[in-house]
Amino acid sequence: MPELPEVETTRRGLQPHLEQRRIQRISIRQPRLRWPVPETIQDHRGRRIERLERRGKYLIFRLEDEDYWLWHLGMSGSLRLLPASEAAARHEHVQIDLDDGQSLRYRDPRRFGALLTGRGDPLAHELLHRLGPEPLGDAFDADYLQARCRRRSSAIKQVIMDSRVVVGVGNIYACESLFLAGIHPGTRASRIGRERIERLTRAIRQVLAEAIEQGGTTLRDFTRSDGQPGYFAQQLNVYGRQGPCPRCGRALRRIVQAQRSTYYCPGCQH
DNA sequence: CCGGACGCCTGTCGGC
DNA sequence: TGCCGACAGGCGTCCG
Repeated sequence: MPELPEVETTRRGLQPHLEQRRIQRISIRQPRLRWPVPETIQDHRGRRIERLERRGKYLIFRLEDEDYWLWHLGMSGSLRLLPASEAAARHEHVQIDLDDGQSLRYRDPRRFGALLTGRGDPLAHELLHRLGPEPLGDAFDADYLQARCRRRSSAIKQVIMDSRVVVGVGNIYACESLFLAGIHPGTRASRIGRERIERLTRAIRQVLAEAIEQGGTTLRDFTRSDGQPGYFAQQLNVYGRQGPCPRCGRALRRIVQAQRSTYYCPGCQH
């Protein structure tokens, strides 16, 4: 489900409700997520949540006293705030009760998500330390992307979805960015010239920024932390669509790349 | 190093 | 109605 805009939307929704709250109770109903939830997470009962941050698609909970949590939503995960007294819904694997009567609920039908603990610098965690730059940060520009594309023979779509190159671009936003940039998703990365790389860099930033403004994309069950859907789905040009291209009217196409669906317009993307 | 395939899970949908 | 395959917003791991 969640790509960078959905994770950032979640972070922004939760932040004012979580920061400075104290963890009163940690209930792990299903510890078997992508990796088992560490049992030692119970040691964090009573601790204060100091900061809620994001790196790529990971949420970072910085706790009082140098411990942290990494929370990844996988394909179908979502985090919501509900009164602690409310009964757990189906697939609600984790519940964190706070000191104000509210509780954080993690629901994840497919269980591809993860909740991990660590101590010290979260950016040094093995899952984070090789990640590429944030697409909305200064380090992600045309010079950088061009350098990373130079020796890559694979399709440009795979390259922009590679978290070592740039974080947060999943299947939806890769398709949408390539449409905006007018680049065919199967183009070998090394064969894309400077001007097109510049267009692609701008397109990725634009698509992600607009999606965040719209509260992310809700296709099926993604909800923001307050239960509302995200509205970017209305602005998708190609992802999940069939029929005429909204720009040129030619029939949109669906192909498979790396076992994932790719949507594009054969008229607008070369 | 790169690239591609696999598997982890559950739910939904379309076709027969 | 039931069954079966395809597909779904991710990504670490394995193998060549």
